[in-house]
Amino acid sequence: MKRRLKRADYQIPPTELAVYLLGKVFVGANGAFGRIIETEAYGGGNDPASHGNRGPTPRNQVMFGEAGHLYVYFTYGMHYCTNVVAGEKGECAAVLIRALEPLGGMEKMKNARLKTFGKGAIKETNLCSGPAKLAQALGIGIKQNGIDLTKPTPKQKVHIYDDGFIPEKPGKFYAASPRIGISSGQNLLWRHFFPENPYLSSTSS
DNA sequence: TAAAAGATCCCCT
DNA sequence: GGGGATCTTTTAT
Repeated sequence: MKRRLKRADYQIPPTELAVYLLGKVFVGANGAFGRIIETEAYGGGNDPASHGNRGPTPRNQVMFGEAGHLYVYFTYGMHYCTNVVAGEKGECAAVLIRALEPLGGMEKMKNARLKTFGKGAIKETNLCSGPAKLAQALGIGIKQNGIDLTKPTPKQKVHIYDDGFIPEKPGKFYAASPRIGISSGQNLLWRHFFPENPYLSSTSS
């Protein structure tokens, strides 16, 4: 059974949404999809590492909007990162999708990755094992910034659904750690992931 | 107007 | 383990 996540599912604090999204299935703009195995929470209060920490700007305005929308930003001159807006309207909160376990559309993922990088980029464990990798593999770019995940259409396929996946160890099925790649807020254990999963982002341990 | 940093990735040693 | 690629956004002058 498949259930597409609805608005209310997203209207919770980012730290809760980061855990809730683990195990759910993320469908990309090109139809490829994978299971969410690694997330990070941002904002939702005083978070020095959040893009919205110093108030709204043209880039981060989506983070202040309605939950259930996609926040995509460009970074390091060549990469996109994919976030899901959380919390209440007016609040700045989002969850970064850091890694997926590929489930379908593997050929599409490989083709997308092959375009800009070499052969080494299309190993199955290299397809979605990082925020910029999965964005590229699933066709997520700046055009997807601000789209509504609760209302996919034939043109906008991006959404998240629950396929009834049950973690192996209910109650203690995920681990928490400091977030990766940030220069402040390292004290917060806001990264959540399935431990010992071979598809985790490579910068994780 | 300028400068710095960046929620990253890949390849080489 | 280390450095280069590459360029937008933000903040400071």
